[in-house]
Amino acid sequence: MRRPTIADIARRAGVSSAAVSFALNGRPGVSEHTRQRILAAADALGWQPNTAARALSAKRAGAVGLAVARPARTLGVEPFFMQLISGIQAELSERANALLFHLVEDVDAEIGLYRKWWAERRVDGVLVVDPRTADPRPAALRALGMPAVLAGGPDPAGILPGVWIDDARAMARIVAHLRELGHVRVAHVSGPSGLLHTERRSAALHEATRPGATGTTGPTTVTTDFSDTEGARATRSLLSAADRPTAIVYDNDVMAVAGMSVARQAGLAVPADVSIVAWEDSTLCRVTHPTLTTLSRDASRFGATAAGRLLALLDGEPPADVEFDVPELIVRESTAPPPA
Amino acid sequence: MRRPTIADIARRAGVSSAAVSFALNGRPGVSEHTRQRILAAADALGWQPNTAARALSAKRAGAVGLAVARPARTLGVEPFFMQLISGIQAELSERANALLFHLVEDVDAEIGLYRKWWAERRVDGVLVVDPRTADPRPAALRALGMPAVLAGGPDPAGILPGVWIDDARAMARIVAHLRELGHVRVAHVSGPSGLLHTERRSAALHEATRPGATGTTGPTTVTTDFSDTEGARATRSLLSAADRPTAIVYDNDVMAVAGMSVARQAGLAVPADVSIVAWEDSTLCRVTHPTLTTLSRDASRFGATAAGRLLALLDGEPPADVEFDVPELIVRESTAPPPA
DNA sequence: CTGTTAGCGCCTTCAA
DNA sequence: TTGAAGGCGCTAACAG
Repeated sequence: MRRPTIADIARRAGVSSAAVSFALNGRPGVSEHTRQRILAAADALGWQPNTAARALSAKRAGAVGLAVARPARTLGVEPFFMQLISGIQAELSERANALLFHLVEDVDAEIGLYRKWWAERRVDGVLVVDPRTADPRPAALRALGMPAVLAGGPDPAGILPGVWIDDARAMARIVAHLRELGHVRVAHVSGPSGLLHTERRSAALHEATRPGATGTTGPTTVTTDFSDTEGARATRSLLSAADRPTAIVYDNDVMAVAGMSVARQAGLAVPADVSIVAWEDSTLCRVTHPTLTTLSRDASRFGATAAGRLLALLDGEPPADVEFDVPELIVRESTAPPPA
Repeated sequence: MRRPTIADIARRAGVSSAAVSFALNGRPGVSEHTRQRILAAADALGWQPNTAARALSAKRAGAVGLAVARPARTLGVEPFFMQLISGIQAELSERANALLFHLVEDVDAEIGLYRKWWAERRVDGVLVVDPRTADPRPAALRALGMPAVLAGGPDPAGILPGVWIDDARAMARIVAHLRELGHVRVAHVSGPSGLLHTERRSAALHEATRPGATGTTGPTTVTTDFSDTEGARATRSLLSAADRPTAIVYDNDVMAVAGMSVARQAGLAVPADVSIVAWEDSTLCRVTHPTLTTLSRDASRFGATAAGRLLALLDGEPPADVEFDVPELIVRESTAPPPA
């Protein structure tokens, strides 16, 4: 049997197809009585809208895109993205929108994909993640006229509306915890220097620990590519310095674990000799010994909010930024007072 | 400026829109000369097909779906899925297809989503992962008449075509390695009993190590939910038994890491007292001490093949199963001869 | 308040 | 080989 169409419903209910369309979309133009009759007919036939037809007519794909330019390896090892996606989907599903997800090589490929998606009208807009310094994406999206929301920070270019977590205050919270314990020399093993959130964290650490002001010495930031290998290398160089830090803050969990191994190999105990903090709570942080003190963000809610902002934008609402509360610091076993 | 349409190209090239359609789709009906002229015009205008219009007309969405019923937490911690997706996308992109990705609560929700996707004609078919015992999905998909490929095993119901890796022979390979080292008592910390690939592994281990036949004693399999917590619990119970195993095979990396911690806490050295093998190579397996001996699969190629089979199915090719080669065993530091 | 009508952009018959 | 015409299923203008 053929899939029922609006024309079928119209025939069954004895009205025009336009009336059916109105009734189905809950808009004025039909009396309550006929609306009920139409809905009953649609229900009896098991009608479902054909997205292609709706998209063609309404000039709206009913889908949004998410392209991610990170190596699959890095992505898979972090729970952040999956939870982000989970949150995005919860929000999208509620409004009958689908998510097109795509892994890309780099930002250029990402822009190329946006161009393609937009030209084909595959999506109505996109969620942009991992904002960078000198990020070409906002300008490219504006040039395309493609609706977008930046998830992960305010747009420095002021083009795209953003949704973000306050990294600066999160870092301040970590520093406060370490200072309470008595730490003076705090180091930071960060992600690539091109990523905005990483830059913000470094800047915040430098601000919070500037010499004199707070009783801590100026910190050292070592940048990495987020991998365990570079996390280990960075830790090795930090710990072998003359004035080695008594606490190290890592920009993700994998590097924190790798760093902890390096410390142990170097004959240092965690947290007795060196304290460790990971930025991102995950299973990984709880299976290690000692368990890791981490910063915990609600990635799911973050994703839902970003998706919600994008849908609002598509509905014609004015662009607006949303800043989240400062994430929680989960204190576990990897932080303790520094050695005397 | 308006997005160019076929009518625009036709006007520019001075031909009919039908001629343009023929030229663009590389089918007979236009002379080579006009075809070139048309292609040049399309190029000059930067024309791209509108997917909604094409989908409506061709009755084909140009998209396939992937719904995953695993907790986000479990997903995110394993690199397998991201690489799988990466492979799927590479194959789909090549043929101008998009991927709709969706996380669902359970198999029932998954079937509900298939029903919805199919009713809306959102996708042309789906990739089904994590086949289970008494899996309701193949029958549900057949009832819907929805094209699908099962990624992760042959369909026991014989309904869906499948793409899979030979778990039985992979397990045999692990057992061979352990036997060479001299292990006699091998235990298995598996995933949930409902998952087919987990069942296959357990069965293979039991087969390979049945008493007498191979010089090993009958193995013990403990099922878990894949989490680190249950992996730890299972390890604790295995190691505290009177006849404790000298080697343990884990169904993923997280549990192997958790198990290693438990062994250490129990005063056992890895691999001196107990050897450990993880099923899945990931960063996690290389940052631990000792590094983990793992089974390595090519998830990306696996995904690409599955996607390729689905597209072939959509093109009307007959369903066909594809079995992969046995995955490689990467021997690292966590396996050694058992204690004397 | 209702129903008719004409597209949305593409593909594909049919005649010419 | 080409052009005209119609339909895919839905929505949004119109008139009635």
